[in-house]
Amino acid sequence: MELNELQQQRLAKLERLRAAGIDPYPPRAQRTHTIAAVLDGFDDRIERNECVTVVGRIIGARRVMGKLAFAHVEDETGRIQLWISRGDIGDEWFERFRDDLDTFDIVEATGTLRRTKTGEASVVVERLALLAKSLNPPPEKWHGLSDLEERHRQRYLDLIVNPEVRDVFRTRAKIVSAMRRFLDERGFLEVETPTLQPIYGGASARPFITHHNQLKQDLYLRIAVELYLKRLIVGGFERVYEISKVFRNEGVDRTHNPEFTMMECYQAYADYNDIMRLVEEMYRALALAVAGSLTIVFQGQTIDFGPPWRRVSIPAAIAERTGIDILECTELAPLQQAIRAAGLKVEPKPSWAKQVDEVFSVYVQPELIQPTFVLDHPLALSPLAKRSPDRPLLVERFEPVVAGMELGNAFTELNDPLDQEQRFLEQGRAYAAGDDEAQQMDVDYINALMYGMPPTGGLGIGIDRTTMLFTDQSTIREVILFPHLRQRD
RNA sequence: GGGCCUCUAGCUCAACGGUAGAGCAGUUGACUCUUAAUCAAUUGGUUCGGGGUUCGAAUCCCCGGGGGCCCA
Repeated sequence: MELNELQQQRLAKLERLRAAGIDPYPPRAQRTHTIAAVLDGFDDRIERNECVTVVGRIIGARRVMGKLAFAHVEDETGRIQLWISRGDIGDEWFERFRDDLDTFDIVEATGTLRRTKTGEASVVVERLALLAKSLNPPPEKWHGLSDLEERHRQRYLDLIVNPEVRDVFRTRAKIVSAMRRFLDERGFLEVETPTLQPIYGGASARPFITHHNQLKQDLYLRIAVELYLKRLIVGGFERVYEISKVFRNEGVDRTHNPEFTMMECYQAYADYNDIMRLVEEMYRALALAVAGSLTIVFQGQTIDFGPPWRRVSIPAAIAERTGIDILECTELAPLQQAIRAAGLKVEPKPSWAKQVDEVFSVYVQPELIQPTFVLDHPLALSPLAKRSPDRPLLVERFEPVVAGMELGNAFTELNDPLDQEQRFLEQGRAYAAGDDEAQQMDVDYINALMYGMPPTGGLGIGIDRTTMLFTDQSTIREVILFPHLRQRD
């Protein structure tokens, strides 16, 4: 590996320490207190003349004078100042600190406590030890590391220097654990289903393909877990959920990453109306757990998660916004004619259903800021959802939308095996006609339905987008620790 | 997939056809209450890669790569 000048200087320091008999990477630390623990009741600890050993990374500039030096160390719980005086620590270690330790080195410091004349809590260091030498220099003191690409390529450095980034991922963990708690409390069983699937299904997306060498068989990385969870409903589990990575072979943008995390849950003897209430209650619980309030601010807009959420029917909303009644133009050609007549700026799509989706996405969805259930999707876009009893072109489906963003997808599950077979066959025709996101025939899934699946409501929720909302981040990259980036030569 | 913007020292940025610079960090020295420490001195470059135009290219043009934004 080629080292730059700054790295070489640090390496020379490491060699000097080693020559002095100091292991720059010792195997163990001897922490007695986290930094937060030391700061808690700090003045009482001074009174009691307590001696503590703290560990952490040297952050920020070291300020070394002739016989006195200051530095800050940070562990995960907080930051505290080290007061290092030549008199207390001795010449050898004072000079070692001055000459051979650097910002970003990880150290262990033992001493009593004191406040400086400005009142800052400090450890009066009597013994200093190196726990890990840092060979890379820190970014600039004030502007820090701000280049987006560099932040994501070196997320470890981003996390070191940008504390608010750590907070985003703490919040993400809170969201996941609050969601688990919510589902567990309602009797949902957490399960795990295959990531490697011989047939991909449960969503409209292109898969990643991989290969099993021994079996000489291509496999797909899951694009959803839906069909496996519903097999479990057939099997007699009445409430199941899974939180897992799914993989979709599609582009990367503000709201898409090729691998992302989804929570899917299924509830027997429930329909999509029950699931709407479940979603309302779940986001209520998340908001309270994460924000401590039912309202949050996302990108300058106040979002109120208080139930009930608004219900917006796709046909009604399109009619209201554009004047087009899609249930009057139920073929592609008349619909596109109506679009032209209305002067809408939308991309032409190959089917009536996809054209409806396009008009909705462009003209209605962006305006849905407050939590909203978008209802009544076209049947052809929903091959796993049960047909609306009174409107044969539509299904019992909804998407929760907040701040114009689809957070998930839910429906009354199609449990008629014969209808399901016809839907898969229709998907097969769409695939043959060039729709590379169409779903695959899954004979085993139909076989499962043939044993009888109770009426069931199902839901998928995007964890990443939900995290964006609660952390006020405008891109999915900021809520994924290691977002996808192209390789750099 | 298309359009626009962007890539310069470890980091944050200047220089926009005429000697590649600053701040921070680093290095050397001074300094026992600093905290953007201060003071003095100082090192550091394949200007994303390749090609072209030009007396001369970080700068203009072409091709390629990374990243961002917008559109589809």
